[in-house]
Amino acid sequence: MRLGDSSSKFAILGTLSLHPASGYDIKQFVESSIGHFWNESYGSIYPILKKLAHAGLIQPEKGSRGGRERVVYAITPKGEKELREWLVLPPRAEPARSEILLKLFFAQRTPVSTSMAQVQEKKLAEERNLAAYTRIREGLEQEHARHPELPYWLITLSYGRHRSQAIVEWCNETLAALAKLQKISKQKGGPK
Amino acid sequence: MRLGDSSSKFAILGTLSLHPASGYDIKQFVESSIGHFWNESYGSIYPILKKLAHAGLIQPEKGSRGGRERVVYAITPKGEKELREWLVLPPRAEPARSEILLKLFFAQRTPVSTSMAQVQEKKLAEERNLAAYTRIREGLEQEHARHPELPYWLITLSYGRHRSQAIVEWCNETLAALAKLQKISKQKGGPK
DNA sequence: TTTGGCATGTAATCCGTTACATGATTAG
DNA sequence: CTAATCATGTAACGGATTACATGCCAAA
Repeated sequence: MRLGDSSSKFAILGTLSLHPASGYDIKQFVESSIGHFWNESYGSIYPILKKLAHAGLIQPEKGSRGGRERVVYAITPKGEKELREWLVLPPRAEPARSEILLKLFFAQRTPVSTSMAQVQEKKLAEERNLAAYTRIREGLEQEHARHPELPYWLITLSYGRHRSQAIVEWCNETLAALAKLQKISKQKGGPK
Repeated sequence: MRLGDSSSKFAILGTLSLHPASGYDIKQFVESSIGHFWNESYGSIYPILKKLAHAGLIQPEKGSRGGRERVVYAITPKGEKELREWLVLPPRAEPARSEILLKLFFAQRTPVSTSMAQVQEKKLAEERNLAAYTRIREGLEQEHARHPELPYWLITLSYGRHRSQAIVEWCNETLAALAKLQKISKQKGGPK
């Protein structure tokens, strides 16, 4: 049973470093707190939990809530150590793969209106993100005002805000550019 | 020999829709033109080329340049059709996975200076990107001033510019926030 | 009683990178 | 001569998603 250095492992370890949790809890937590820059599926969580326990980095707790099947894990000192060692390593850059940009790059062979629809959809998605970030930030600042980790949480949120804001601006610029293209192609192909 | 709907397939098909090319050429092209938002390795390119040829979406050409081993592929009408069909489909959002944000989120258990170094490195990387985008844009506008695809190329470049610019700003903001944290922790833990 | 959320897990599969293997050609 | 670049390909491996399978409990 090998366990590599995948960052999934550390996302799970990091979550358990905040509070003991079951696989299900971890999934919930990831979605609600770091969901805008990270994701985990049950398909990785449960196998990794087993391996982490096997390696002594986490430990299953006894307290079974209610009688419902439920395994809660807590991080061990050894796990904390490995987590800290990983945290200080230089982060690897994520490989860039943007499907919308790939499509736009080759979009000259498709109707301009299709590209505009794609960009418009992207814009809406990013605006939804922006609204969510604002809500989350307000919630955090009220409920965890003095929490020692708050500054770090706000930092990752702010990343999302900057990024989404920039993409919305790009969408607007791009929609204008595409509209221009559309006008030109209509002049040529349209009614004489 | 199955061939799924992975976007790699269409990145390759798209490249061949611009001009016939060998696997080696494709790799070069991807790096130099869409490298800031896409990447392909030889390990996928060559097997996919075989499968695309097998499916009749591309065709190997005869002209062997120089005598050096070299297989140049050209897209077929059938390939063009499949490409166009894919281009107009709604692009899927890329799953978010940012290792640097993951590390920052849990960074409270590490020295502030480490986080600052990580953010500083990120800032430099994005500034290098910005410089590259400017160079590429100037090159494109000079050498391909009237090329019909130019507007689309500029659109993808502009995305990179907006995004990198926003991240640099976030880096500055974050470095300031971290410096503040550092001052506070020094007051508490430092010399009385 | 039935729906939805809680809860865990496995198997199939896909997709892609890395490392390896090989060799020709060309520029210095 | 020799280093770099051109050029193609495979095998091993790893990492992650998806779909599937299962079943309890609480609330409507």
